[in-house]
Order: sequence, then structure tokens, then C-alpha cells
Amino acid sequence: MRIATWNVNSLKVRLPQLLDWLAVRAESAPVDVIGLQETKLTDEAFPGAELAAAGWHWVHAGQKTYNGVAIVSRWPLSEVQVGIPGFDDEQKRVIAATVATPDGPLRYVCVYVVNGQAVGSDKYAYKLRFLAALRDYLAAELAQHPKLAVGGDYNIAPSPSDTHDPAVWEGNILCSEPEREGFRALLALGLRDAFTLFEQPPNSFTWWDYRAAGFRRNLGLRIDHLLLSAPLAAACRSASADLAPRKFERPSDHTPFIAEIASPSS
DNA sequence: ATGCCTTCGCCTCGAAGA
Repeated sequence: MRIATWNVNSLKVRLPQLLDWLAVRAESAPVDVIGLQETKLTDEAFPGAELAAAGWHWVHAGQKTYNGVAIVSRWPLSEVQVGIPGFDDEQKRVIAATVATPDGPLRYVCVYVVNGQAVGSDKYAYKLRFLAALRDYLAAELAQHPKLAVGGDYNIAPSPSDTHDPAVWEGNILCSEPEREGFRALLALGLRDAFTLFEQPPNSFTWWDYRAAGFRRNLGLRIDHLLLSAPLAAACRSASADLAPRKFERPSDHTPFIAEIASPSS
């Protein structure tokens, strides 16, 4: 089984790419569950019929223009939770569901963490509040669901090596110590960053700026992550970004990150 | 280079992203 996360930067624009990419991968290395961020669609405008016609189950929590999160799955979804309980937020940044996989229930929490704009700004304060609330929420999810995956755009590069140029990024937004502390607090719950379970090539990123030919020059950041509870981390066989979608015509600025989880029998 | 690109809205530029 493969689980993934992808910030599509408008599902309206990226739906054909998503369907094509899932179909192509299905022939060799199928993605079975994927969390999407920045759908930028209201629930009314969500292309549920197209996804269902292609055989996918889905849940979505969206709004106009900004944010919007979805889970798309080969298997049925249940116990849907929109937003962080007790955290009052108009912005649609969190959706969770239980996936009925052949290996038993898997809980997937899909998150689009606040960008934060600039260290010290109001949006930065909101980002730190969001991260604190997310930590408490994930503690409760972990207590209920042994097999928990938290996939999303965290808008945090966990370490200097997760940036193309630490001299440019260290201390700035996405790379400040309080943000990284917020990320480490999620790991401290008992979650593992799937990327760090394996030896990885240097300069492995998930986002590249549209400007200045960022992708061609590999001037990127690793800010999209899949966090796995202990049972899932123990069964994880590989974890890496798939760069193919970033090479599509009119691509998202993010590319999918995928973790392969072994079945109990294999 | 405080730049570069891409998205959306009611809009032909501004705001936001990261």
C-alpha cells in the first residue's frame, strides 16, 4: 500500500494531472490514499463526480480561493473530522478520515499548515497557535488510532539540509526555530517523519519556486511531509517524492511525497 | 534585486503563496 500527500495549488487546474498521474502509477506503483492541499474550491465545486467515476472515494473541506483539503482513497472513508476540534478556525486546513484498507483501518489526517508570511507577523502568530492546537489534536488521534498517518504541507523545513541554501533561509519564515520546535513537538508525540526513516540523497525537496527556474536549478525546500505512527513506521519500506508531476505542463509548485507500507503478511 | 511565477476574483491589477 502507498500513501501520499500533494499540495495541488488549485484542484480545478490540477484535476486532469491528478487523475492521469494516479492512473499511470496504478500500472506499476499504485498510490492508494492521497491527501490533497490547496484545492481552492468550495465543497459545491469539488469534482467529486469525476473522482468517483474514476473509482475513487473522497472527502473534502474547502472554501473559495484559499486553502481546502481533501483525502482521495481507493478504499471507503469513514469517521470524517473537519478542522481541529476546539480550535475555532474559518480556514479549511484539516480533514481526517478512517480508511478501510485490506489490512485494517488506517487513520489519515490531511493538513495544510499556515504559511505564516513573515516571522513576527500576525499570520506567524496564527501559524504557531495552529501548530500547538494540531499537536494536541494529534495526541488525541494517536490515542484512538494505532495506525495513524499525518500527511500534508507543513510549511516547515525541519532542518537546514531541507533547504537549497541555508544562508538564505535560516531564521526566516518556514525555517525559524519556533516553527521547527512546533514540528518537533509533533514528532515527540511518537510520530516519525517517513523521509528520515531512510538514507536519502542530498537536496531532496518537495517544493520549488515558480520564479527564477527554481525547479530546473533544484532550488527547493522539503516542506511536505508524511508523519507515521510507530506501527506504520515499522512497516514503511520506502519514502520519497515523485518528481514527475513537477515536470508536467502548468505544474503545481509542489510535488507528491509517497510512502510505501508493507502488508502484515509480506 | 524589496525582482522573477501562478492562482483567484469581478478583475485587466492586487493579494497571497513559500
